[in-house]
Amino acid sequence: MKGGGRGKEPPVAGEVTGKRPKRKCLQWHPLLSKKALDFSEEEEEEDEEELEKQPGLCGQDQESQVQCGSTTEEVEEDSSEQRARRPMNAFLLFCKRHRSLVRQEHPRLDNRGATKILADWWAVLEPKEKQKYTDMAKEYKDAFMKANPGYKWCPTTSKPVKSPSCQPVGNPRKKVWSFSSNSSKDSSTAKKVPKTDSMPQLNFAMADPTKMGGLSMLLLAGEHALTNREIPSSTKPSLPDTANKGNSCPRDEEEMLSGKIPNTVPDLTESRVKCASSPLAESSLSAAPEGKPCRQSALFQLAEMCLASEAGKMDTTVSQQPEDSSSTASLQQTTVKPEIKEEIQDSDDCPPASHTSAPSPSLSSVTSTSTEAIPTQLSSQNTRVKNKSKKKEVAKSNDTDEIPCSAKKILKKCNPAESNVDSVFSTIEAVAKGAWKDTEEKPKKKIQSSPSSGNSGVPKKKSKPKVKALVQDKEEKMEEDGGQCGQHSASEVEMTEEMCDVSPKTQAEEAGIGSTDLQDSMAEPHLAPCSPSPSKLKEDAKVKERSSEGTCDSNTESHGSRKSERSCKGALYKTLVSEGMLTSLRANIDRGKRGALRASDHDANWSDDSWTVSQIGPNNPKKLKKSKSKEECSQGLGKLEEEFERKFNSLPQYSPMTFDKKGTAVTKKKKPDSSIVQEEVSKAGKGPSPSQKKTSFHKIVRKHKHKKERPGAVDKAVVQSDSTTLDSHSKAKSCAPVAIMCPDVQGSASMEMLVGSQKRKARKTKITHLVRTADGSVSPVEEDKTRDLNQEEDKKPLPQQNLCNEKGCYSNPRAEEEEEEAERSTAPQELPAFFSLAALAEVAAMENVHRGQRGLVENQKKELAQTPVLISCADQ
DNA sequence: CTGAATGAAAG
DNA sequence: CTTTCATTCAG
Repeated sequence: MKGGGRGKEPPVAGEVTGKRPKRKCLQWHPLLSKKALDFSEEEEEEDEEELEKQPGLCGQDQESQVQCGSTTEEVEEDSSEQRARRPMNAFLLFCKRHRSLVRQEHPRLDNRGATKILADWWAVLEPKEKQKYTDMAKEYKDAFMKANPGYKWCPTTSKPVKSPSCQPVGNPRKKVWSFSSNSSKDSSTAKKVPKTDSMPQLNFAMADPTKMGGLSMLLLAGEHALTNREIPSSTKPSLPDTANKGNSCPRDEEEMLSGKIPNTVPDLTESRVKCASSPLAESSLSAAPEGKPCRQSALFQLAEMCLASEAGKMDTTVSQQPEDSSSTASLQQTTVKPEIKEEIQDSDDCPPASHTSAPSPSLSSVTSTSTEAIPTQLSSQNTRVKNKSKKKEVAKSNDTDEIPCSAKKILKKCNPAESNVDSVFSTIEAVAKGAWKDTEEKPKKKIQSSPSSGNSGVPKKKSKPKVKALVQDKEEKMEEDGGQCGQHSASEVEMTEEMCDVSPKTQAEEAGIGSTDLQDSMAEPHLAPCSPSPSKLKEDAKVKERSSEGTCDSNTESHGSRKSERSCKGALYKTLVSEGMLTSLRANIDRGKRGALRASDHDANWSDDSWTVSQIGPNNPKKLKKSKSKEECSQGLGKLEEEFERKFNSLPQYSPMTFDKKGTAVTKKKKPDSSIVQEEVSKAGKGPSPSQKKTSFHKIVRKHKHKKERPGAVDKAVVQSDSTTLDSHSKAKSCAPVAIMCPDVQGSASMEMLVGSQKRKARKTKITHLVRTADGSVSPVEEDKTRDLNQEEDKKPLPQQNLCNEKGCYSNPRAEEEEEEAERSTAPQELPAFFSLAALAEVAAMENVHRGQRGLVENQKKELAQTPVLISCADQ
């Protein structure tokens, strides 16, 4: 609940849009910050809008749901411009990616402080590393611009214009990243256009891959899926209708228009049936001729395979979820969402890719399932049944999309689910061999196993968000289903897992009891292509029990070869993860929470993560909350977030250590003059060994004090402290301050930071104020501010240094040195406080210097420095 | 709603 | 040049 505190509120309030007058667009941010739960529905709607943006078709859905129908297109485009948030620049991306780390290190630090640190890091960051972020920012921006052709960063003051008509729609627009404009279109079109003919569009999406690397293609597919995913939830109602008809396409539109909810009940059953068949069916479909047309490239095939495997995975996951959910409902939920979304998206994607109109319906079905899933958590029995339904729905969605989208779906699925590196490798090998088909099934198993421990969470998420809106419907549906499927539901409870996961046929046969009419027909065909279906069910069940660690072992009766397929999937998955998928996981880990489960996965990619996780653990409860929110967000946000995350994740995340090192190095380079100290500092900072650090610390501290570089250093130092210092101290680390203190060591890095920050600060307001005060006489206000800042972050000192260096004023340092000695004698820990004061003084001095008043500044600094000392003593 | 950072864009 | 806004979220 709390997770998203602020985020939720706005949306929850009722009218999401209404709440946020400011930004209509933001989907991403809000979602992340907020919890998806409440938003889920809204978000979904938004997504739809976004998706729709290009094609006018979707308007229907929107209209039905939202009111704005007519404007949809316009709104989207126009709104997109206005509403769409401007793409993040490289620095923001960096901040987003590393802020969690900073926060972990400095729980107390508020965002501003964290931002400062991040700025320091950014400054220190090597150009080459920065380049990655800049490139991504550029890419993101390009994609964004494509999506929103006349987007203007600054609305000129006029501000928002459009979105008024449809608040919800406008706001929701996530834009997500729309990494590839095409993809966004496709998804939107798919949603919008139930028509079967959308094929060409699908091709577009595929085409984009050229831009992106092979992996990128996969990512794109996943993105599409994600984007689509949200839509489904909104369209849920539509699905049922389509299911009845058998052909989703034509009906979908009608359904969409007519009403989502009303038909839900019947739909559910159908969806279930479909779901049962879906996993296999998808795979089969993908393999089938239909899927091929779109994708020609080998990558594509891989992606398809992955999707297929994922589909299986998904099912299994779902089945597992219920069980897991009982134990760890919260976590699982979060995790679940992503998967579900993915599924949905997949369905959406399909249409575009292959021209299936069904996607939207499938999505709706998925949504319903998710809803059901939620209840499951409540009661184990119910949960199972629900899960089953979910699976079915999912499958169904897949079925509908089946051929066209299978690949995409798989990709997405893989991303979230995949956690097993091993499986990935195996998959890769299998792929190389050409056995991927068989592998598909296995991968699923693997996935399941992994999910159970770590991934399981994903499914839940979905359920939550959807649940909100859907729950009611769901209940209704459930009842109805009971009528039709009730029989099998009971049996299914046990079977569910197997059914869903496995093959459509099995599901149809067993589960189908009640409602398989159309579905059966659908499922069977699918199954046929996929030999494994029945066996899969069993395998899945086994897998679950076994768990899995691994590699799926053989599971099973059925088939070694299958494993290979799955492994293939895994490989794709892995690649995806490596690029961006990990991000979500990584983010979670960063946040701290569950890292343990997923850590394994991450570890593979991110060796550094380990430290992060460890840190997280120690961190305060806040971490948990954050992590939760993030998880939810990531999962809940779904499309946009996931896509973004993927890309975002692909960006390298640097451990604090790295920055420290860099910072030291940089400082050295930059500040040859003051150099000596810096050198020492650098040593200390870099110094891997804790003991060295301590010693270095003292030295550094002194130096820093003198120079007042501290602020920048602090950040870095903090990081180091976490990694290294913490080791020795951490246990005892009764005082957070210690960590803070440590950072001082690396003050050198601060130089850059200072420079950048200084400029801005000066310009804006603070500096000005400070200057004034300093000039005339120390103005209390300034001092206070500076103090606070320093205490928190200790950054300001750095700027001073810079100035000093540049200007060549060492006078300050001297005074500081004296003070330092005194402090040193007292205790190293005290330093932080001291620094802060010193920093303040320095800052003031800097400003003064700027203005040309040194003498006064020095005096002030001295005074300030003294004060800090006192403080430090008091602390001790 | 503000702010702390950086950067892109627009005035 | 300056202002706006993107992310994040405590205050």
